[in-house]
Amino acid sequence: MKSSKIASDPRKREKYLAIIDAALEAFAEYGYHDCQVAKIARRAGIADGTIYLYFANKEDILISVFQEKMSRYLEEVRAKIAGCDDPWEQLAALVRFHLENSEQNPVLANFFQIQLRQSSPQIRSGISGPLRQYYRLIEEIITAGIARGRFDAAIDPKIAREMVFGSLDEIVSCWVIGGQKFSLAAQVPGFLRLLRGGLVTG
Amino acid sequence: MKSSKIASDPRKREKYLAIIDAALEAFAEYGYHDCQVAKIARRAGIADGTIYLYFANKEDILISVFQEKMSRYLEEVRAKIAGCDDPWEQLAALVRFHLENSEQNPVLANFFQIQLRQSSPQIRSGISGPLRQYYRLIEEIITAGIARGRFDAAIDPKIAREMVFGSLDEIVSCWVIGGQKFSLAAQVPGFLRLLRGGLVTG
Amino acid sequence: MKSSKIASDPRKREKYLAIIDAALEAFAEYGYHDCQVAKIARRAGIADGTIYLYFANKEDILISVFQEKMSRYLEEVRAKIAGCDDPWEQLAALVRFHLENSEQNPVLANFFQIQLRQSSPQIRSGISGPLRQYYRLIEEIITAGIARGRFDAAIDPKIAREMVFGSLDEIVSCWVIGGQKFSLAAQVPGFLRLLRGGLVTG
Amino acid sequence: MKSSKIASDPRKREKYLAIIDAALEAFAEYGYHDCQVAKIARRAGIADGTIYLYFANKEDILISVFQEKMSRYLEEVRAKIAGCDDPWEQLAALVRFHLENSEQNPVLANFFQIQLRQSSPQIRSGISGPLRQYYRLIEEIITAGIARGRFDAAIDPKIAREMVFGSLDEIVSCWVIGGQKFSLAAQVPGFLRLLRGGLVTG
DNA sequence: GATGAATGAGGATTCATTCAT
DNA sequence: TATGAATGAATCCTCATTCAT
Repeated sequence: MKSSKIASDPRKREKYLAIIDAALEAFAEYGYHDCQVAKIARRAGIADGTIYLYFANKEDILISVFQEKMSRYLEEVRAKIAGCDDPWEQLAALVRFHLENSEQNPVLANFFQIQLRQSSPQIRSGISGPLRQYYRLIEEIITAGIARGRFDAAIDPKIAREMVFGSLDEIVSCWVIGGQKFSLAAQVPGFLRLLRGGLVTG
Repeated sequence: MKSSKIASDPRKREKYLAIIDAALEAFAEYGYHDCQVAKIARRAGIADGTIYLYFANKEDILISVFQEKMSRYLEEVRAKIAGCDDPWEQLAALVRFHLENSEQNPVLANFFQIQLRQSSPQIRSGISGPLRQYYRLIEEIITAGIARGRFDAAIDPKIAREMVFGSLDEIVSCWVIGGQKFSLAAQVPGFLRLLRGGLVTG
Repeated sequence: MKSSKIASDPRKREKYLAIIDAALEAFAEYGYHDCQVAKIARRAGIADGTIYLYFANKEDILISVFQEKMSRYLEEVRAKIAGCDDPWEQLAALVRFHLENSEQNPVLANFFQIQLRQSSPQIRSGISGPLRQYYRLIEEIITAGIARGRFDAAIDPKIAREMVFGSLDEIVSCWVIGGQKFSLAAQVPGFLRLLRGGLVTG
Repeated sequence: MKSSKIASDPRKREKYLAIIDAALEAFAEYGYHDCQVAKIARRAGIADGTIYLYFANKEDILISVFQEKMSRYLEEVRAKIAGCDDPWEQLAALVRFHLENSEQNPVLANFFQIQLRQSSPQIRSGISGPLRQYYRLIEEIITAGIARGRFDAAIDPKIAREMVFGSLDEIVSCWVIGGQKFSLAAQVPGFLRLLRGGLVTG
């Protein structure tokens, strides 16, 4: 892996991250397929060829942006969760952070919701790793909640995770595609209530 | 709109649908960006140029496949729902049909989950119409449920719809990406239970 | 083989040959590596992309030029040889034709002597077939000459062929590289004398 | 000429030669056009940029390898020839050395036969000098042979030289391209016999 | 002198789309 | 209507070369 080697070299790390950030913005602005490598280079203030000292190819840039941002995101979510002991509180913190973070980083949200879904087999496999960690984190909270009797024992943790993540993803997607016209953070209580108690009365 | 005109001309309708079906399969097999128009033409048994008598361009094919399949899907969902009176039963029928239909049409599911998300602004706007109808259908059921006192009055119908659709979408996505290794229909009871009663005990 | 299929289709044959001839001239003028495919297309009066309806890639053009010209050349040599019965006369006819033909087609000679030697494994293997036929033709004449007692029985036909071909090749090379400043045809008697009787007196 | 200056500076000579040898091997292994300057540098154990302290550009490396190896080769041939007085013996010694040397240095033979023929006008003119010395040496032997009455007075020395060199070149080429599957030295007697007495009996 | 990170010009190839037949 | 040969714009990536350190 070219990028991972470079990512860990402290001297190159800075320029590597500059390219990552330039790419994030450029992908968000033009869309992956309409974003030439030259545009990323210009935005990063470097020559086209320099990109290829840090990334194997254009796909590698996309994947690296995701991995870099996702791993940072995972760290932050874990930090948020560490503050609570109760599984429900943890899940609520995760939901809150997911939506608030998207709202505060619309470019990143656009990237996650839109640009990333340019499924080529390569891209999908590069994405699956870090994403699975997020999946696992959610499932662990749910499993712990069941074990502690906080969550319904009849729940299938995988389906519950799909519901949590899928709902958050859809909420953010609608917000991004719709032009970010409402507050994401304001959706938190409504969604948590649904998640907690379900649809049906009584 | 070239395609809509043709779509309604009964004489051309047949070849139009043949291209739609060929495109659906070809997109599912190769992915939108790796599927040349020539491949669709070959699969439909016509010449490359003929495609352009029925569609404005490649994007128009993608959008038309979606619109065609989605409108048929909407008809079928509405028929399923019409059989029930109770909002919850209607929602359950919708969920059941969503997952069963995906399982029985993996090619279509692949198309909806993967190929469709090749977001260009054009594509997204072409998709939004029919998708919004599905959204509205779900929201109407929820609103009716609240009105009839079956669903919690404090629920925001839009968030609830995002949860329903987002969860279904994620469940199918995981199934498609994971290689369709488990039964989608079998997820129905687990998901309905969560939807109905929420996560938290008591 | 894309090119061979096209080469045998009578309708496409004409344009195929037009590209071959344009490429021959363009390679001779600029050299293989400094001759962009666009230059060949312009010289052939067609669009760049059209080239790729007739040839798999740039190398395929080079190889096809060689095969096309070499097979025509072989036909002509064989016709010349067919006029003589005596092996020595046949060899003399071959030598004469080799040099006269080069002199009358300097562009082709340049191609054979210079451009063709851009050895990549692909190119060399594409060349080896037709060239071997020429080799074989020369060896057959020599073998026949030995059998008929016209040539020294102690001669190794392969070495003799290498001498005949190598000498001709070198003579033409010097003529091409030196700027075609003398008459190739005029070299025929001198070379034939050497070939016939060797260097040493008595 | 940067390289010639350096080549004569005794302090730099060592690294200069190291690059020459690295380049010879690298060209032989990958071919001129598929051999990046970086590969030569790595093989020589130096940085890419250092190459350009010793050579003007990539072509200059190729030409310098040729000049360096050819001048050494010429010295050795001259030494071999110096041992004989008779022109025919001298020619025989030259032939023997040409083939034996190629056999013992297959990498060098590959370079001479294959890589060197990447004709750009620059390269060809850089090659012509040392090669002409070899040509002249052969022609001098032939002229001397004629003067002494050992060779046929009717012989054109230039054509004879072309025959000698062209034949040797072709023999080595076939050996290199064919995978060096037979002994080059074993070809010496057969070739000398042909050179001496010609093809035709009586 | 030596380094090697950075440069950026250069080009083969693809493929959506057109249009003469 | 249908064809499919022809088009040519568009772009990722390589790699010889430079130059600040």
